[in-house]
Amino acid sequence: MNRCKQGNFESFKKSAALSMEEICREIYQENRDRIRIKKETVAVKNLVKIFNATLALSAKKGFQAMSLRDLCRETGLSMGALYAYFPGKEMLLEIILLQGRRMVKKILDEALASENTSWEKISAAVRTHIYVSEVLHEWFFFSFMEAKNLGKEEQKAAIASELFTEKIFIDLLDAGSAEGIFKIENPVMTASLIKAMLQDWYLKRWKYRKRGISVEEYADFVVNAISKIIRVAEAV
Amino acid sequence: MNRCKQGNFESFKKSAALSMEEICREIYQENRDRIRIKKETVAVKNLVKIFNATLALSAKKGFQAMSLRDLCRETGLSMGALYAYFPGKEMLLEIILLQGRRMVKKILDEALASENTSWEKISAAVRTHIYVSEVLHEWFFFSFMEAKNLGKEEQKAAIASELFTEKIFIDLLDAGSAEGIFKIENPVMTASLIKAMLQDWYLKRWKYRKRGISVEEYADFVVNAISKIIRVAEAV
DNA sequence: AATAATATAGCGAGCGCTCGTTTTTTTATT
DNA sequence: AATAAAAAAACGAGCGCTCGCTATATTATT
Repeated sequence: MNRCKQGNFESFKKSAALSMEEICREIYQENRDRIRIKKETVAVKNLVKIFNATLALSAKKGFQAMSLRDLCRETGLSMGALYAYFPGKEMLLEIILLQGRRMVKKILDEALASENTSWEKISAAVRTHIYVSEVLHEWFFFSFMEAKNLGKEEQKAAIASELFTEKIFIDLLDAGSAEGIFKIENPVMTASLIKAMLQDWYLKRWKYRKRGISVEEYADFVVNAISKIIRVAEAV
Repeated sequence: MNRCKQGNFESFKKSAALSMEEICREIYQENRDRIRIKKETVAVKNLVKIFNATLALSAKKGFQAMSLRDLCRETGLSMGALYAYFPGKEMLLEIILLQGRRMVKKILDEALASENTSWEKISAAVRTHIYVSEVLHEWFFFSFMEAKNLGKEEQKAAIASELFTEKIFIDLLDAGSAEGIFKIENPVMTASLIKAMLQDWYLKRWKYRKRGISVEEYADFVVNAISKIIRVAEAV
């Protein structure tokens, strides 16, 4: 196991550019025409408030059940002010989902690029996915729960995103299998199983929290379980 | 693997008393004082309609977003008629969740009672859970998705139910470990992992459907994966 | 057997309220 | 004074829910 090389959670958190402010600045610059606020400092400050409040409220009661008046209360902004930042409730949802998907994809791609063997890549992908879902746990939970309430196009994008991540694992399992490093009966099913384990970390967060299991312990356990299932011949 | 002994999906479906009518009759008899319909045949017939429609509509848009007018349209009943069967939207939710939890518990208990060794019991619990979640997939999906929107008491009941199922696996893993049949590092984490795999069947149903994976194939795969993780010494 | 009387089930307009959204007015900044 | 930003007020639609009423089925009376 090359745990040290791939880094722990703390070093991951610092290296990944995941601050809400940076994300919001990006969103603001891409939607300057639509957003009615001219000054970037003001706009970004309030966008951060809006997105954080949306994620927090949605985690409690769901996006649909969250009213824009709830959002006013939580952000300290008025109805009119909110509508200067986004054109409607549904669009707010879409903006949040799109931006999250982009970030996750970018981080996963980067993590894989710096690894060599198939097993190192699988291990890195698992760790990175669990770590990023820890940092952005509100978004991950939100994204999963709201998926079924989206419009047709948005739903397609969500499914594509799910399958994209899975495809990464399928390809790596196939590659390692061809190299004779793994012994796998069914790469597609194995990849599904891996995804299920990754998801449990943000779907059952309350459980792991209560038991005092850290994100690193969980990642270790999952990587170890996968190594048993695919009978990886470890070269350390 | 004792697949034959534990029976396939079809035989499970017939043996388990899972028809919506039976469930509704039970609910009716328990709530005779509250339900304003006197004749059992009429009441049960409409309760079936109401529960099926609720599960179907909730699967599409979520229980919160489902309006009682949607439910009127789907059941063919009027608003007034609906309120003769349940005292309010929230109570409808609670009745459905409670009844489902009871049924799952009963079926799991029965399935375990007829097995002997720890490994047979684990295998039976896994298969039974996957099979019952296939028959009642709408309920399982519903139950998972609505869990966070419940009142305090109902949320406690949902958590207790989740932990109850997990405890079954923890105990079986501990027992098999003590007998020297399994080699497990962490029974609690292993049980969590098993639960995650069980859940994937009803949370990602669309995926497995599209790939033509049957419920029996999935159960086989999961049982096999578990056997690898806990290094079970199979005695067949 | 026919009719009257009653019990049961179902209907749907309308209540008070909150929703997402728009328009108007006020406040802050330059 | 001019303009940007936010607050305040208002709108129509749709919500869960209630209630006066009708339609149907059952029982009692002749």
